[in-house]
Amino acid sequence: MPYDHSNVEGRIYEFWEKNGYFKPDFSKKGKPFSIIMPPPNANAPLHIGHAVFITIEDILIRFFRMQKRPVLWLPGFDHAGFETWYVFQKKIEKEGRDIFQENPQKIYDEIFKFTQKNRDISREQLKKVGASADWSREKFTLDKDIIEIVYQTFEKFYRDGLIYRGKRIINWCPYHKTSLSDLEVVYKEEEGWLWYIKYPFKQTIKTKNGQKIDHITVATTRPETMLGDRAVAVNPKDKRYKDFIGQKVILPILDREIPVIGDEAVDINFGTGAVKITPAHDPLDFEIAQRNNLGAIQVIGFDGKMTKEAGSDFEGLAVKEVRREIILKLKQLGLLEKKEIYKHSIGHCYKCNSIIQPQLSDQWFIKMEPLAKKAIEVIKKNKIKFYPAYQKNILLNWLSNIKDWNISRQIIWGIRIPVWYCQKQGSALCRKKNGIIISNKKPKECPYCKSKDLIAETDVFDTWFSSAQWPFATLMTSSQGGADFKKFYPTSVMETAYDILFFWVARMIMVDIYITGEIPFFDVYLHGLVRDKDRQKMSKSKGNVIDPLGVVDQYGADALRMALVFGTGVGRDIIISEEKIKSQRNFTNKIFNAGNFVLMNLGDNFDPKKINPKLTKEDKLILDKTKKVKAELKKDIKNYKFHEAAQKIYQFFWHQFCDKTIEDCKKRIYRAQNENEKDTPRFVLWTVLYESLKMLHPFMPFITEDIYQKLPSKPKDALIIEEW
RNA sequence: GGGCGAGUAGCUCAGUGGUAGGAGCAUCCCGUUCACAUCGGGAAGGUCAUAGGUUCGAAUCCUAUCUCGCCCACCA
Repeated sequence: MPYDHSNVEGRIYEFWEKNGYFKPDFSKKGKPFSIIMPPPNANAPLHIGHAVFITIEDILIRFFRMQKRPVLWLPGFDHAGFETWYVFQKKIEKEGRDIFQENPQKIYDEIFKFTQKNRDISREQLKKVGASADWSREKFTLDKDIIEIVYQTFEKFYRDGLIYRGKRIINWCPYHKTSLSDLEVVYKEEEGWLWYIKYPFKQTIKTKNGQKIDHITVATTRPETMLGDRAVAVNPKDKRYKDFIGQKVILPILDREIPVIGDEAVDINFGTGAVKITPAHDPLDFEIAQRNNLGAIQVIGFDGKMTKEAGSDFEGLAVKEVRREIILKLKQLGLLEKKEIYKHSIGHCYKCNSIIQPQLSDQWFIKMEPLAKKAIEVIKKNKIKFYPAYQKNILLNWLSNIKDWNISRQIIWGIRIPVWYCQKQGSALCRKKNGIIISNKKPKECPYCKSKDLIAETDVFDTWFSSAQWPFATLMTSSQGGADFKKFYPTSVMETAYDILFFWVARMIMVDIYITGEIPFFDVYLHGLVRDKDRQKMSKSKGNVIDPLGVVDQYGADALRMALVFGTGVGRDIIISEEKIKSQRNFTNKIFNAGNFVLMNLGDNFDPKKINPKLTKEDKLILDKTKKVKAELKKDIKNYKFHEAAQKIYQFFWHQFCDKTIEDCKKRIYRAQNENEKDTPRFVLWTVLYESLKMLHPFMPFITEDIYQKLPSKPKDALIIEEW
């Protein structure tokens, strides 16, 4: 009879949960083992990637639970700021509504409900995969106590001078109307034009060797930004332009007088070696402008259209149109020298693919360098270990070139930045503080100048700012309060996908060290992305998505889990296919049948302790092999070599125990002349099955527990709390 | 421009100094009263990308090259 997981998995999960086996046992004396679950985004059902982390983390959790250590796996869900905003905006658009026209509070409430619904669905899905997490400690990133911690962190950073508000060039998505962090911009190589534009000198210049020069040529890919030009810059070392520095040119079309300046940042070899400076719409230009006190003119608005500053001819036009117009005018004026085909990379919003507009904007930033410095230190000292090890260098490299992090977002969904602005700024102190008051609730009056004219900051935090605090925030606020933090922080391992190494892992290390004074975790295990058998990323549009819940329904969670770790090296991408899942489903069937057969031959009252076995050479061999495999598995799991462990136990159980030992014992039992002769083979079967169930349990928890429950003389109430 | 990873059986991948290189799937042959056909027994299949080098010994270490994939970067 084939194994039917649908009769087993739900029932077994309920049994575990009902008996409180997922809760950490504080009375255990071993070294605490803890994992903070990477909180799934509460904006969609689970995908196969979630099944991966559940499987890996659950293997660790179940293994260490059996190692007699107090174990905590703390689950949670993420409000996932911008990600959820994106999902919800699309949902609303389908309903024919415009998210920017709706009442903000109403939208917030709607999204909140939406996430809570998704959270409930996702939780049930995680359980279906077998996650033995302590749901009584579940947290949400918008829980009041979590928000309170995020506020405190913000305030501490601000007080310590690590958070500042300032006008900087940020990545602006004109579709979402918000800034994005550097990590949220995807650069794509595109072919465009490099335009060479002549900027006439105010007065013709005579060089030392008597040449008369009436213009300087600049090269640009974005001619429309010339409307916001404040200067033309050349490298002071560039001999060609030596005499031009300090001269004035007339900006074509607008006929504005702008200077030629010298700045070392200009690349002599690019284009003509002379660059137009548009401080409001280019990061490098902004830097140069700051060094040279040039000021900035915003000519492209936050809606992607030209502003009033661009002049009446262009105001209100979209960027593309203006470009055309500008080129046309320059041609008419005879100031377009030439154009060249040019390949360069252009930033796009990682969600909606809109071209990112560099914009000068007032935003909140964190100074990253001091934080990165400490992180680099602990990583270099191997206080945090990485699996696979090469991720360490990737992270160190990123940390040592870090830039300040823009943590404010102009969306409604998220944790509001707890700031009020005094409009009056009626005292020297208030002006010194820029009228910034850190407070969650609206203060009665300005603490600096007693003005009552206060307005609220409407920006919310980048979701990763709160996620960065997740390890200590959850432990400090879980249902056990500070006890969990004391017992389980730093956590044992942070297990997540490698594509959020910078987004999340790096920031946790930096922020958590600063706030708690300790590293947030000892190990970082980064798993790969799930791909189909042609190595393609899974996506809905490609139609190659494997729905983990569908797989669980069809083949069982045990088969899915085993298929995800089988043959997947540490940190490598995970290739999954129906055939692979099927082969593991066959393995569950094998386990089921072997288990049944052994149980049948043992009888209900068999007790290995009452047997005095007369072991044959083969018996000794298999018992010895069992011990050996067990020791190897232990080592493999501790080293995160799940694929090795999975393959070993698969080989051992199927091709040693089933193919050899069971066959051997079967003959001995069937041929036995009396009951006593059955004792030794029964003893061997009982022992190897019992040990195998333990070894298999972290990988395939349901079927192993089900068999264990039927095992005569089982030492414990449940396999999940067995001792390895 | 900088960096990382990979190239091993038809396919997907383990193995990363030591007998004669493994697994799963697929293939071929044989086998169903006797736990399991979601099975059992057996077979076939590899110059370990290429070229040099280190070594008593290299798939494994070093150097170079090629091919694929990925990440980072302010090329105006």
